[in-house]
Amino acid sequence: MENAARIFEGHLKLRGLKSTRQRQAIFNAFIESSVHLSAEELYRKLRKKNPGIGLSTVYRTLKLLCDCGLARALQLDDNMVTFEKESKRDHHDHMVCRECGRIEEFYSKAIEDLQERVAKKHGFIPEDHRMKIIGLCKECARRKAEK
Amino acid sequence: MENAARIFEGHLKLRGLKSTRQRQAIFNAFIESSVHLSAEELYRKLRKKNPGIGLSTVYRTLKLLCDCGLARALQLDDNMVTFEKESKRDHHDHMVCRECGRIEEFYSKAIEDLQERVAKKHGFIPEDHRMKIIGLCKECARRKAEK
DNA sequence: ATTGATATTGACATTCATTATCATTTAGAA
DNA sequence: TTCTAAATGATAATGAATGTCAATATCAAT
Repeated sequence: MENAARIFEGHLKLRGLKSTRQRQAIFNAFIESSVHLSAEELYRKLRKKNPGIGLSTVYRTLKLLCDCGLARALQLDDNMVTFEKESKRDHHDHMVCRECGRIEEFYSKAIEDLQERVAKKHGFIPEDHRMKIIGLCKECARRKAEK
Repeated sequence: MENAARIFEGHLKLRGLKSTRQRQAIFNAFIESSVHLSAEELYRKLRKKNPGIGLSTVYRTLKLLCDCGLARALQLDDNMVTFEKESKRDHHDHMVCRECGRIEEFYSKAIEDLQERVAKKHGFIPEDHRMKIIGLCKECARRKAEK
């Protein structure tokens, strides 16, 4: 995704921000990361190669990534924000298993459209949304049924 | 709502929990409260009439109220859980204005049904959900447009 | 009403994610 | 190179939420 790099650099330039070694490292680690991770996790991952990086900077840079639409902050867990890569092309929502914490992604054009419609009915201009379905995943449901 | 009181008392009895003065006070304050409030807000409200009540007990009792379906915990704000009265009869979701924080409630049978359907498609047994639309309310949108 | 086992309470301490502070360093335009 | 504003990271601070625990209250059984 050279594209993401260009978006990030463009965002920095546009706002008069500087392109630093740390921001590049955090950007790269984030882009290469798995789907969902917390600031703390990203921080630990970074420390392996870049010992000198600070947790504050990770938080700050994640905020920047959210600002330019490359990352999205989610409340999947109750006591921690998780971040995920985001692009307008692959928007999705989440369902979370209350037993094992498993996270499943889903997309429904119909739901997206309905949200748009419902917001406008209230005079609201929708810009973003979060949808989370809490329940039991297939495995946990089976395990419960067997018992 | 004598009904709510009965649900609460029934829940306590069912689980071998005791009906205490504090729980009753918190229950009443919550039932009489406005739509959305945090544990802290409920606590402050309670202190006026019941100086001896502890914040821990407010948190604990709110959890009980959630357990028996009388309350619902929401993440409307980024750094605080808010609670609202809930009953199966008037389920709804929320839209939040990112400018003024205004909260609007909405309900869409179609969205509810779709969520059910989408969850099942993934082998998920849906039990609950949270939907939040972030955007601009009518007033803030106008204010922005004028500028 | 008394008792006694057990749940409950509240003051306080603690945890833990996130944010602020601030002296030092760095980027990048001139 | 120089200069200025932004950035950094160690550390402290914040603040919501939870754990601790001795003292207290509830309530079923007597």
